[in-house]
Amino acid sequence: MNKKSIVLQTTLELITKQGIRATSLSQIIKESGVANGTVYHHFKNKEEIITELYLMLTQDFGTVVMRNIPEDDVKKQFSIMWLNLFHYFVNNPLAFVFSEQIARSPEIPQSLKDKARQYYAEIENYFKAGIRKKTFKSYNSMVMEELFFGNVVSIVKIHENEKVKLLDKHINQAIEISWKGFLRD
Amino acid sequence: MNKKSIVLQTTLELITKQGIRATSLSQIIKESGVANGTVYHHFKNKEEIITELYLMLTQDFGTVVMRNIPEDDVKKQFSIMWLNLFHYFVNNPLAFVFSEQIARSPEIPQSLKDKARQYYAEIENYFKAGIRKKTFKSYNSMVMEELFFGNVVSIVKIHENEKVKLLDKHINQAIEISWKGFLRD
Amino acid sequence: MNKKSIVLQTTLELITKQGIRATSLSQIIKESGVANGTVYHHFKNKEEIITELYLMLTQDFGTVVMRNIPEDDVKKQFSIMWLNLFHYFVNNPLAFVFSEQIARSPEIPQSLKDKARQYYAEIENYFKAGIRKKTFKSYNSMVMEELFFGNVVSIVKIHENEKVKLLDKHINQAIEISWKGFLRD
Amino acid sequence: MNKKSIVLQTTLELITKQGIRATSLSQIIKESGVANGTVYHHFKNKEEIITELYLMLTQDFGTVVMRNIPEDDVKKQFSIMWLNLFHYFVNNPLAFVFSEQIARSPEIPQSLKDKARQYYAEIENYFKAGIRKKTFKSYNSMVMEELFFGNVVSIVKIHENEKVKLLDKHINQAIEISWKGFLRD
DNA sequence: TATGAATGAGTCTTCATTCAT
DNA sequence: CATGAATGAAGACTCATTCAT
Repeated sequence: MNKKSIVLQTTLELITKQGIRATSLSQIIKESGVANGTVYHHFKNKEEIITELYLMLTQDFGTVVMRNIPEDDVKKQFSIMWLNLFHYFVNNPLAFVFSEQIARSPEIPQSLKDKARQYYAEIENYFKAGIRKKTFKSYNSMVMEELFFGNVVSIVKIHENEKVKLLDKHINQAIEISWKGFLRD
Repeated sequence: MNKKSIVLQTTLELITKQGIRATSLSQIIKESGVANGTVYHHFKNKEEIITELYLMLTQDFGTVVMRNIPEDDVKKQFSIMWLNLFHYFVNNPLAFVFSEQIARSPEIPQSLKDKARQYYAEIENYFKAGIRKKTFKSYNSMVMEELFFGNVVSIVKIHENEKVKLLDKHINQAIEISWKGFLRD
Repeated sequence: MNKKSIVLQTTLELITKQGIRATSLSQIIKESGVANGTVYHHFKNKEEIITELYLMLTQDFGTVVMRNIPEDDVKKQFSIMWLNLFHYFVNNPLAFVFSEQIARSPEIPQSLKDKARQYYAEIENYFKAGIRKKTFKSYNSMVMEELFFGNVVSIVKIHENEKVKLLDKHINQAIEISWKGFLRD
Repeated sequence: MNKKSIVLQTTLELITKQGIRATSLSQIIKESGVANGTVYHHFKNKEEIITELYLMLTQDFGTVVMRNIPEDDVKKQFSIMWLNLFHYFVNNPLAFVFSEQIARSPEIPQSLKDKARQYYAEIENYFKAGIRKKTFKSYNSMVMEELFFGNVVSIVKIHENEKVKLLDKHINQAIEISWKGFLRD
């Protein structure tokens, strides 16, 4: 593993633990065992480390969410999408932190935010198709998308809270609640 | 308005704009036009400013969410709670920022977080009562609460996004989706 | 003497010895025995230290050069102006360094350069009057001014060169050469 | 053009624009498109680049100033020397910058400065001969030399000042002033 | 109650240079 | 000849905090 990867990996871990702003370069340097100048040899900026990390993480995002979606069954599709997203966030805490901070943090340039946004397109298509098939009531698709997304996020937050033990049945309840909200009747 | 209030107000605005970590004391001092030492005369340290601010905001929280809740009609209660929370966040962006950042920020001591948590108690009671009345299916109350809360947050985020125009009909759709998810059948 | 003055004085000495770019803030801090933050309490910038210093020095400039100029005798006026400028530079090495570096260095903002330029106005007036009185040949006044100035600078440079002993007779020769160049015949 | 020449040329341009101290190796590397290590392959260190550059430039100096000097006419010799020097500086801004910065820059080792100094020998000889021929008054030759040099420099500075349009007649006036100063009567 | 001078640890970044390939 | 990874000291500047007035 080359120094650049080490820096990225270390930064990933630190940000996951502490958030973006709380993670200083000196910390990254100390933790990664890499020299000061080496970091700047590979990255123009502190921002560039984060940007690169962000790109690495969001690259997966698009494919991961739509993985293993079955052909016809809208309900099954829903469950799997939901769980894909849930597991993605659970396994990629930084991606989760990022996705939570995106809206507000000026650290992430707008261009990147827009790029992330495009991954939602497939989720949007799913809901539009569901409306056409009369499975879902014809709600505004942005609202549906955002609520779907928010539901997953809510449960991930419970999962993250160390004091609470999130069980599979809770997850299934959440999926059920989420699903019922969108239905036609 | 005395100096202390000026400092609090300025901090409120800065944090709303930039987040907690991005807001430095020097910025607060510069922006508020108050002297260096004056801030430390009124507050022990930076954390105390934030803590005090947080207490001010969460104090409202409890009462605001349960304001104007009608007696019997569970559905009407739901709508009003939902809108109370929505408007509270829209009108108190800092409260919103806080509630979003609370989970992760080490800046907010756990004791305070717990205190905020207790305001949820009434929401929890509402859901438990709904289950008893057989209006809601008997889901885990923490899950219900968190999803309810998350739904409001999702819509506030849309509202905050400058590029999107959130209409009343969108809000009503969101409430409907939110409500349907919890129902018994 | 307060810390601010100490910083200014120290910077003055260091720049005189080493030039602007060679003088680092850490050096100023070390040499002046003042804390890092203290410098930044009094000055916004490294640049601001230099600017302030520059203003202090050039303030004298205007009055010094025209000091003790006798009424009518154009030749005597010339000698005294010449010597005033010479001694000013010899006694204010930083002013000399500055006046030499002004033309090129981007460290000095244009606004300051312009301000310094206005002090030349009196020298310009002197030459114009000399032309009117038919003492001087009617050369372009900017050329006269610049050559006059340059002559003084040349001799100051000899004076500064540690290996050479500049005698009064050399100075007088220089004044004579300088004077003769401008004469009518 | 080989890499070494590219580095020298780039450095030349950067120093001309910004001065010696303001020009960093990283800038040279970035600007010249040459690799980090390549620079150190050709030069021992940063100082060596500057030294080599300096030698290239001053090599010309000696021959250029004395080019096309006619045999007997002392006045014509003066004009041509003056203009040779003027045009040399105008066409070699770096040589000009160097000659201005030499006195103070610790970047240029004394040995080199001395070497440059020897080119002045011919100018010195010219003035000494002029004194012997009773054309010039018997001033100290170092003073004469320095004033002659300084006069050219003053006019080059006017020429460099973007805000002023230097005309041929100004140059001729300057030569005349310069010449008259040294004359016997 | 209010001020602002003073502090020094810590921030990000640039620098000239070395070394293995 | 040429490359670029790696280094750590040094650069300017920001930060939260203390203290005397």
